[in-house]
Amino acid sequence: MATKDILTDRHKKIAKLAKAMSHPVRIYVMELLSSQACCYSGDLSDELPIAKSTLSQHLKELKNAGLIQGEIETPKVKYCVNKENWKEAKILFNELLKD
Amino acid sequence: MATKDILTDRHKKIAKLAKAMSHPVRIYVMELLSSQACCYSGDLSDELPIAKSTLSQHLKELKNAGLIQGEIETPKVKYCVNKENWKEAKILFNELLKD
DNA sequence: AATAATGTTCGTAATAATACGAATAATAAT
DNA sequence: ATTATTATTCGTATTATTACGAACATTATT
Repeated sequence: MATKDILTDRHKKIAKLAKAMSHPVRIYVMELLSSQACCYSGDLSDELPIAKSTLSQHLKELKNAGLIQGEIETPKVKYCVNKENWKEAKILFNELLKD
Repeated sequence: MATKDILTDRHKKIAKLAKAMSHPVRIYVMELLSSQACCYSGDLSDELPIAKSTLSQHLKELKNAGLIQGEIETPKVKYCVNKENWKEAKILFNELLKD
């Protein structure tokens, strides 16, 4: 057993992104938001077979991971991808998955 | 709230792969195995700051997700990437992360 | 037959993730 | 002021994850 610094911030960052994407609902959301434009929480709620409160939790996790951002358009909330971080995720995963 | 089939097997498959990669130790292992060749459990254990039993659990998870495979070379165990599934992971993530 | 080398499995504890409905907050419409 | 709309947060229960050391299994070596 060795020192802790063999696990770099980079490893941790990728793991954190992977964790944010480790649920089918969150994959669905990211796929939707990255392919198209933004969408409202309510639209997602109509489509997905989970309670609204559960959806909120999933959106919160994606927000905490920096992958999406919510904009209030009272009384709705419009969610969009965080383009900068999504781009970084691309780069990190492309490196990991290269060849 | 809608039917369940909006969440496809594809969403579930990607989520499962992401989950397998949702820990820094497992990112480290995949990075090592995908870049180079195979390696022995003991070598990883020497490098990583976790108990051997914990490492075994992580390797088991990667195995269950189909990302690696273990080959017994008594008394050691040699781990390699499962090239086919790793390739599929690449494709799925590239699609998700495209552009 | 004992001992050594290498990993996994078992038992267990602590923490995190997932899900739900009820309660709350904020604003708009009546 | 009340009611309606939309979404989040709270409280809670269930299950999963992560981690460790001890015990076990397997094969080589003495």
